[in-house]
Order: sequence, then C-alpha cells, then structure tokens
Amino acid sequence: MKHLSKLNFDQRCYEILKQVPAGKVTTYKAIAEALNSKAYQAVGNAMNRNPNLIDTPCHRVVNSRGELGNYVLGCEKKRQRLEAEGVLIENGRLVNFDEICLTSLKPLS
DNA sequence: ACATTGACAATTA
DNA sequence: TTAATTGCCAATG
Repeated sequence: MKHLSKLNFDQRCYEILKQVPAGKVTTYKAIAEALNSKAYQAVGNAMNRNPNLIDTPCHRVVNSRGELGNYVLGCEKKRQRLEAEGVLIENGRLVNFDEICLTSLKPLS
C-alpha cells in the first residue's frame, strides 16, 4: 500500500476495510461511500473475488439492514467468524448493529 | 415481505 | 474493443 493512486477499485475496498477492527463491522454502503461511489454491489464483488482472507476481513462487512449478507465461505461461516470476535447475532441479524457498525469510514488520501 | 429499478466494476463472450 | 452478464447491494414501490 504505497501508491494509492494506482489502486483499482477492488484494492481500495480492501484498504478501507482494514479500518474496521475486530469486534466491529461496516456495510457495503459505507465502503462505497468512502470511495465516493454508489457501487454497493461492486464492493461485494470485490470481496467475493477474494483477496486474502487473513488481512482482508470480508466477514466484517454486512448489509445495511444489519443482516449478514453473503459470504464466499457461506453465511454460517461468516456468522461464526463474527461471533468469534464477539459480535452477537440472532436469526441472521446483528443484535447490536447500531453500536458496532462503523458508518463513516474515511476515504484514503 | 416481495418485486422492481438503479448503480457500477469485473468478467466473459 | 465493445456489448452483455454477473454479483457478499440499496432504495423504492
């Protein structure tokens, strides 16, 4: 991550996502808006073509209704990963969504 | 709750 | 290269 100007859309999504710490989540919408775009679905696509599950915690991205959304390894896996980070989920929905969701992510320079 | 419409990058043809 | 298709979505009807 040196020359941000040469990062493509996907890579920018990943950079934004790195701002989200364990135990918290964000939404596809928030990421798109941090990129000054409405490409919500494109953000999801970026996650889907899987970069690196280790430094790109795609499981911390949920949809704007506080539901899990989809996941490359299946939504049950996503739930497990989130619960392992202390995120409570009830019937596919984050219990304290409003508390732990980062809605305004900072754009990259 | 379901269907439609809108937006958009990457992939595929 | 351009056109069509796809997709971990969102807002609206």
